[in-house]
Amino acid sequence: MPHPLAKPRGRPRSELAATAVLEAAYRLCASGGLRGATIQAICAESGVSKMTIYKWWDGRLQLLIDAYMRQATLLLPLSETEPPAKAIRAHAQSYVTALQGDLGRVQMAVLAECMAENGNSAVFVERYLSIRRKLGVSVIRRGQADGSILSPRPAEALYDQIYGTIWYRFQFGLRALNKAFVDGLVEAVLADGAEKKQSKPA
Amino acid sequence: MPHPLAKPRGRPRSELAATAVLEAAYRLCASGGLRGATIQAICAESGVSKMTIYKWWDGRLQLLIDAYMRQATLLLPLSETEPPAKAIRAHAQSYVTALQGDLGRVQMAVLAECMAENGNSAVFVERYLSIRRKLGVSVIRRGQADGSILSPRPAEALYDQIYGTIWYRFQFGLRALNKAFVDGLVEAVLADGAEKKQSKPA
Amino acid sequence: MPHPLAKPRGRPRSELAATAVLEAAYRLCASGGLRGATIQAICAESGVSKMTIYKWWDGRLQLLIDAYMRQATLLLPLSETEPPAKAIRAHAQSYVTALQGDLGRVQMAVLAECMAENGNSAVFVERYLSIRRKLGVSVIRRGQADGSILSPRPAEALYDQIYGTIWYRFQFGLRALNKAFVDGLVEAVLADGAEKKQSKPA
Amino acid sequence: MPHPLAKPRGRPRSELAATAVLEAAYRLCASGGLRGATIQAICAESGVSKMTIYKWWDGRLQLLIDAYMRQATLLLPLSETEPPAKAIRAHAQSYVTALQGDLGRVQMAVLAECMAENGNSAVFVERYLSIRRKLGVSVIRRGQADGSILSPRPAEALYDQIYGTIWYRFQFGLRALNKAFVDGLVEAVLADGAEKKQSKPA
DNA sequence: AGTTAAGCGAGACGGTACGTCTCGTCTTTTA
DNA sequence: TAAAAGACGAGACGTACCGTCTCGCTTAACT
Repeated sequence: MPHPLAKPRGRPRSELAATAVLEAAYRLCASGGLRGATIQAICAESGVSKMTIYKWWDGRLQLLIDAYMRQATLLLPLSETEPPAKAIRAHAQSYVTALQGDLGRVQMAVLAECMAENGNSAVFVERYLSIRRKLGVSVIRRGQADGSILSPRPAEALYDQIYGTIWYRFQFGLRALNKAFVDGLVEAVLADGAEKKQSKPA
Repeated sequence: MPHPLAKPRGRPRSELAATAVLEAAYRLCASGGLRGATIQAICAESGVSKMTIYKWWDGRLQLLIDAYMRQATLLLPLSETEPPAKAIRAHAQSYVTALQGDLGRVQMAVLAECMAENGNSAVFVERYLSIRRKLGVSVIRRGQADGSILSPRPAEALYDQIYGTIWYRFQFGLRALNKAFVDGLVEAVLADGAEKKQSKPA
Repeated sequence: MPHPLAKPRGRPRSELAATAVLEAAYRLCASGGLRGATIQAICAESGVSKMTIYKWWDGRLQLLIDAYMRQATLLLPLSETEPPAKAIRAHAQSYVTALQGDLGRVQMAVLAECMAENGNSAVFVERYLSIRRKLGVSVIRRGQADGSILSPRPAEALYDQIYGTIWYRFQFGLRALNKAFVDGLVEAVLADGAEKKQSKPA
Repeated sequence: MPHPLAKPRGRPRSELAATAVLEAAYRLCASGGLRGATIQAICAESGVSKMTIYKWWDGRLQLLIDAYMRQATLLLPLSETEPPAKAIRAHAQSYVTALQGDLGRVQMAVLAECMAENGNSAVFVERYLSIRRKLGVSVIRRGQADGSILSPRPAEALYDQIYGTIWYRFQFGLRALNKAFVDGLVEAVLADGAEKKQSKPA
């Protein structure tokens, strides 16, 4: 066994190849959905061989999650300096906008693969969603602390209520997923129970 | 085109076979997920030939949706006589309970197939969800009319907020999907925006 | 059991159907070869149902043989009154002519099915060829008796030598299967071993 | 297009697999006839996957022809050094012997498939028979040149008369296909017209 | 500078499921 | 009561993708 800090022998891995694969995977998911993003199509599109892909990733699922993450973190920043409620609203709006485009098709493909493979989307949560959710929840909690978010319910519940509803409408293709709906949703959820000022300390 | 009421010629279709197929599909989804519910496995399990399956259903997706529907409508009645808020709460609770069991695994498989095949779950909505949602929405609307549901927001939004949140937690395997959470969720959503003067003790 | 002479009850069997089936089978073999002459294609072409076909014939092979016989006996009479050598020559010529057309394609299909099914063409021999061969052999034998056929070899051998060679050239698509070749073949075979002192003028 | 002499890239083809397939096909034809030699049975028998078979051969027909050739060239050498008439006689005898065994069953299957697929046996001729026939014809021609074969008829006609007759008797299961018949046949055909020394210049 | 170990492309391979096809049987209604 | 209509179980077809496995070439770090 080589020393963990020792420089690896032999030819180093090609970051170029990895990037090409992720981009190819994203592109194919966006255009042809999960059915178009077969491993061999990704090989052809990226010019990277199957062996190389299987050396870097366990399987298609892991690869697709990485391909999704690469874009999502870039496209959907969640401000930690803005006023909490405003930050959440802005993020929810830009998430919805992104869902209507490539990102939506890719996320659909990623989750489909995940559910097909594992029976749930836990792996996606582990590698991506939990991080984003923790961030969102902390923003909400900060809003509750400074009084700008009135709902006394657990921050996780509020987060899930906003993003769960959005995802539900997107996944099931329910038409009315527009700016107005998102604004109303965020306001209603964050302000919910506002008038019950003195009740429920938990 | 034959007269719609004319008796069809030839040997009639075997309802027995159809039932066997749907049951086998449901069983296989429940035990092995989507990966286990291949057409050939369903053939073997049901004793029905592939040709027969392809004559009755367009493909695996349609078959799985039917298999899911057959159980869901049976297991999850939505009362139209009870007080609206109570009916919704009871239904949400029994839906969550069912999700923890076979029905959850099957729904996951069905939706995964749907998303993989079509890029969204629209077909599932068409053949199943829209009917259930319409029912739920009408119950909520009735509650708003008789004053037992205080939130003034559109009934569709409230419905999606409840079932979207539940599905979100289930799909992503977020642990806290229990009776208390569901009760809190339903209460918060249906009462949201209300003055709630006398503060419910539950 | 009904009395054998009693008028049969119910709908009588349709000889028309049988004829339609045989003609359809022949036509399909002639145009699409064995691959085109599936049982269901014959049903569609003839307007007769599958059950009826299976009631009259054991399987596709028997049906095809009958379809072939129906035409062959009609098209290829072997004269028993003409001088033997001349009759054989005429028959061989018209056989070769027929082979170039539909009859050839049908015979090819029939024999292919026979060989595929049974590992040899024995059934075809039983139901058709043996009768024709017996006839041809008797004509040759008559020629040997009256001195017009000079070869002293067994008549069966001579028959097989003529028709075997023709069939061989046809089956294997060897080009030179023309009138001159057939004449030369018949003459050579029938006269073989003879002293042929005065050299035939024909 | 790669340079014809360039070393092929990637994993080289497994000759072992090809051999296993050909042997399995031959074995299955010999034991179960054409009906037993399905592609899937050959896969199972040889341990080679279907995809591999379809990469090497266009279809069952090509595969069966190759399987036949592999044995036939091995089992049935045609001497080019022996006296021509003797070589032909010996070859015809060993061909007949082989026909009674596995080779006969395999050839029947091969030709059945060929006739069923193409409407004639031309492909078999192209890939196998033409080579053998050319060889045989040249031997006969050599015999005519050195005077040991007396018949003045075209060598092709003589070849077809011998092998056509043999094949005819075999294909149609005519019993008397024995050593004596073959000897008589070869002698009669090769010597035919011998006494007509000065006649027929063509 | 030469050796050596890993990365990498190409592509063959066994396996599994797909969706289609035909066969021969079975079960109805129609004539 | 025979025939038509057509559903059905069985099983082969040829295709597609998966994940593994050679190959031979390339690339850099280590002698």
